[in-house]
Amino acid sequence: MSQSEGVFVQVPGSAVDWRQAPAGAEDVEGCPWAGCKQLLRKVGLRPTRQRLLLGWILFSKGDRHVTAEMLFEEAVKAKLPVSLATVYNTLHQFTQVGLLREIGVAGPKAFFDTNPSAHHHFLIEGEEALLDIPENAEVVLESPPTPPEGYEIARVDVVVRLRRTAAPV
Amino acid sequence: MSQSEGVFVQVPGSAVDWRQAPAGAEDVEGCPWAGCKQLLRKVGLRPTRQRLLLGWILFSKGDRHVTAEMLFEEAVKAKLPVSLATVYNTLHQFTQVGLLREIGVAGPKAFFDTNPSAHHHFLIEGEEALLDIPENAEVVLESPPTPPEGYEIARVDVVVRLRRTAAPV
DNA sequence: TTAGATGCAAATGGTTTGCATGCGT
DNA sequence: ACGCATGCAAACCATTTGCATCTAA
Repeated sequence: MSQSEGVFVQVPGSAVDWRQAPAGAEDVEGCPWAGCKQLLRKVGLRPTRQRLLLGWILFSKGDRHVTAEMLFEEAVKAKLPVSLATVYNTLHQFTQVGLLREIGVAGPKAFFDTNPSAHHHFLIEGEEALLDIPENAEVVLESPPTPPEGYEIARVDVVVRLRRTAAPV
Repeated sequence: MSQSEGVFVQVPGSAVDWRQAPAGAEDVEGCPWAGCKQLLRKVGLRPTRQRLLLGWILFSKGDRHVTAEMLFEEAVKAKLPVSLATVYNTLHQFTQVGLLREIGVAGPKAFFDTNPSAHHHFLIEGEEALLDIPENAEVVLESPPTPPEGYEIARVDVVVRLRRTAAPV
């Protein structure tokens, strides 16, 4: 379990940092394919072509917040033969195994965050854009509220909605 | 701005507490219809039969979190001739004028909160149920994060996701 | 070879819209 | 009477599903 403390992606206990590819892994265009393959195996997903490339698109560019459609378009641009349905499937599968985190806040479309660790978001009102709230400005709950009987806190989501300042000068 | 510290509903500056009906208002089945009528006028909405009754359903039972469908069903039960489309319209109109607050967190369905003041929610995972986090257990952000240049904080939404405790004993 | 993954298209479910009719002012 | 509000149904959009085909193990 001793993974090198992440460069920018830190995954929670259960999940795996996909960059921990063995030293000799063959990288394709700067992407540790082998690591991805291995990662998928580790989480019990067969490393198929589309999962491999979708994983690459998702995780090779730092933290991102994508919708199914955004990912689909990128995959198409990347010449990957993939269907929208598969993108949805893959996103949910990745989420189930902890590689992604679903953010259910920005309107009708579901956003997926490539950083599955606990952190919060800015939401730009009007545009449907999400920004990570930087860790160093971390939001801390002063007094976690007591959950009702029989329930426990699974997770706390904080969304700071932003609007453009009235007079940008 | 000095409103009596709320019993349970506190409305923010811009909005109006619909219970501030004049003393002599004729109440219909315990509901200050006249107050509702007047409230609707105040916010620039014509007090039509459906808006009146929908408002009554929404606001006469304390704080609630409703979906369009829930409200529609109640309206039907209440023998109000109303269409689902009108329920949607009305919900959005009420939201625009600050009588309601939309909560965009519980899956694909939109929830509307009859308490438009700043407060946060428990979300029961699995069921699509929302609970207010009681004021006295208020969640406070320790260090409100600095928004990026050109933006200001419009609102902070906190959702505490709950799951059933593993062993309820 | 065989279970699992994918592609396509059709189905679904929530929400919105267009237009003719109704109702509040 | 005028104009916004409503009702209905069709349109829309994001997402899911069923099934035949394909592919990784």
